[in-house]
Amino acid sequence: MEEALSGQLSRTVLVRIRSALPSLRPSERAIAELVLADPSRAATMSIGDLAGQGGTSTTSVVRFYKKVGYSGYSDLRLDLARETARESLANNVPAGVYEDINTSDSLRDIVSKIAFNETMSIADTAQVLDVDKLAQAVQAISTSRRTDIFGVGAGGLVGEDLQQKLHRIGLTSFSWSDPHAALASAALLDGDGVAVAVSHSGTTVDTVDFLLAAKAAGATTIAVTNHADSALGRTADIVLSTAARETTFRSGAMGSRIAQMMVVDCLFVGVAQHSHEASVAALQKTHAAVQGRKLLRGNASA
Amino acid sequence: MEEALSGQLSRTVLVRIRSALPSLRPSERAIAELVLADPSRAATMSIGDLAGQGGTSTTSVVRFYKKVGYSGYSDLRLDLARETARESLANNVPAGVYEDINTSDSLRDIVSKIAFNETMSIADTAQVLDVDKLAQAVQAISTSRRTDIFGVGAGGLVGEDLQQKLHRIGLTSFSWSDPHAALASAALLDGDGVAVAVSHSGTTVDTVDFLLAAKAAGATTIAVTNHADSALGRTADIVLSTAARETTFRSGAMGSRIAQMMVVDCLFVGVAQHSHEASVAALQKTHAAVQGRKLLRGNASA
DNA sequence: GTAGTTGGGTAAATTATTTACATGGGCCGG
DNA sequence: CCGGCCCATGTAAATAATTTACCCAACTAC
Repeated sequence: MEEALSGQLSRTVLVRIRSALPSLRPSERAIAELVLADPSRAATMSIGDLAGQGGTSTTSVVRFYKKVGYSGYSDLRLDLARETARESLANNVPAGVYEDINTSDSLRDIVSKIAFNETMSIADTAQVLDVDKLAQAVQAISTSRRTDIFGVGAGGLVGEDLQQKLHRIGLTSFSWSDPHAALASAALLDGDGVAVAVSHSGTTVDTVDFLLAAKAAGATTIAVTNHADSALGRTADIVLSTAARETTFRSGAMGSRIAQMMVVDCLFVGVAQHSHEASVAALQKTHAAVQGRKLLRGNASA
Repeated sequence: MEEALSGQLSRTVLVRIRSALPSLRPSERAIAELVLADPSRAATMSIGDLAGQGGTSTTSVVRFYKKVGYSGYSDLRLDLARETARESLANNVPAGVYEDINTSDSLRDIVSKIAFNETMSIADTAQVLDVDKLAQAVQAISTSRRTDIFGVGAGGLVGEDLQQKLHRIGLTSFSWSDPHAALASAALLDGDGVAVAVSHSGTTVDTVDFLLAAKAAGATTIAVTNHADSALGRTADIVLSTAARETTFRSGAMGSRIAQMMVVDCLFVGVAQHSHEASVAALQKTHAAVQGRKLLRGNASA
């Protein structure tokens, strides 16, 4: 009978009604049974409708929901809607979304499976992603003078995406798709440079060579891969792990691409935030630096 | 826009609101944003409350929900309750994931928010994606002689991804990033050609021009956009709608890119399956054709 | 039989919703 | 630069929903 029941903590509307049943008057009970019989329909009816269907009056409906513990009809109604929504979701997981896509699937099945697969790839990656490593990567990129990015195939697109993003916030970066150009550029990096390699398997020779060259040149190396213990993962200073559920259908590489993209997004937002803080900090420093001189002048130029 | 939307098919309230956003008047949009900011709270408020909070009038609230496609306020309210119940169940969401990313977020917060945002963008898009339209698009691309793809910025990468994929299953396609080259190529399409444009807003002039040129040349035109009622959407023969949750942080355009990619993946798998079926059918035909001769031999080579 | 109690309803008061209409500001043709 | 027109928005009236106040009938206990 407490107050707290309305709103979020209310998963028990139906339970409450059921347990209140014995203490209800006949006409109130008629309403209760109507509600229990089809809660989702009840949620859409007005007090008047409900009274009509139950062969009773609006007053009895009011008495009913007060006894069940609600202070207003819309509270009951909303909880009813919420509860039924939950239930319909529970047994709504489309069958077979775990399976790989096969030729007998309808387009609807395909959409479900892809959505499920990609969703899970993101969720799993969020889980697996090491925040400390991410922080190191953010730090490295934020403070680097230049960032070289390399990936082949799908990884190349992800790399390009990162490059576009970094460029937009004023950081110097290059995305290479040609192995030779990438190698050449990596070799020219120095201690202030960063190299990022994107590869699902972590076994592509070109990608590993790229990181090795960057490392030899003294740069900080970052790998985005599903397999931290691959050649690529072992080479990199910082490994950002994805956790893609790879479907094999026509090697669409969908899960891995989505997961890589998600990691890149995190990296980008981290860097954007970091450099934002850095510039604020820099501003404060310069501000402090001129502060001592201000007393003498009317206005100091920054 | 009629009846069908209330009740069970209604998990898309927020999606509907989001996609209606551009076509809403300022005061209606204020309401929409209020609702999007905290849907579960909105569900508990009356029209008057909502109007007050949004600094506008009840009339505007009414106009808002009518435009979003509801015939009555309580319909909207119930759907809102249902949808938020569904989401809070789906992945017992950490507090505040609905908010945009801000400078005080830790890296862990950032990862959570991005994961949530992208996950929801995919789920919403899966919901909103019209399977019939998708089927038409699959059919068009599968049977076309050539597919031209165009997008700017993030959309360009998505286009390239589609191109890579189609290429891998042996279909002729081009992904353009230069508007002039795209236009020129589009103008050379004919009735057997398909043009695909990828644009979140659907308002980029170059993108619309590209589709118009393709259409004028007689090709089938497909748009992948968040806003079906945009210039781009109205131009295209087939519109594939995304339903991205756009965060504004540094205009990362993360949600939209992920959603577009998911649509492209569906398109690709559909096409792959379609042509696979076609080849299976062809195999069966040839198989049947030689069947008559088999009786005479011990082993027929296919 | 009468007073008290209980279940239930009618109708009035309140509050929420929808609709009809008015206003005011910006823009276009002259 | 003026008048008219249209769009966006609001005010207020009409309608519909809700909640409350009050009443009646039936049953119970003396």
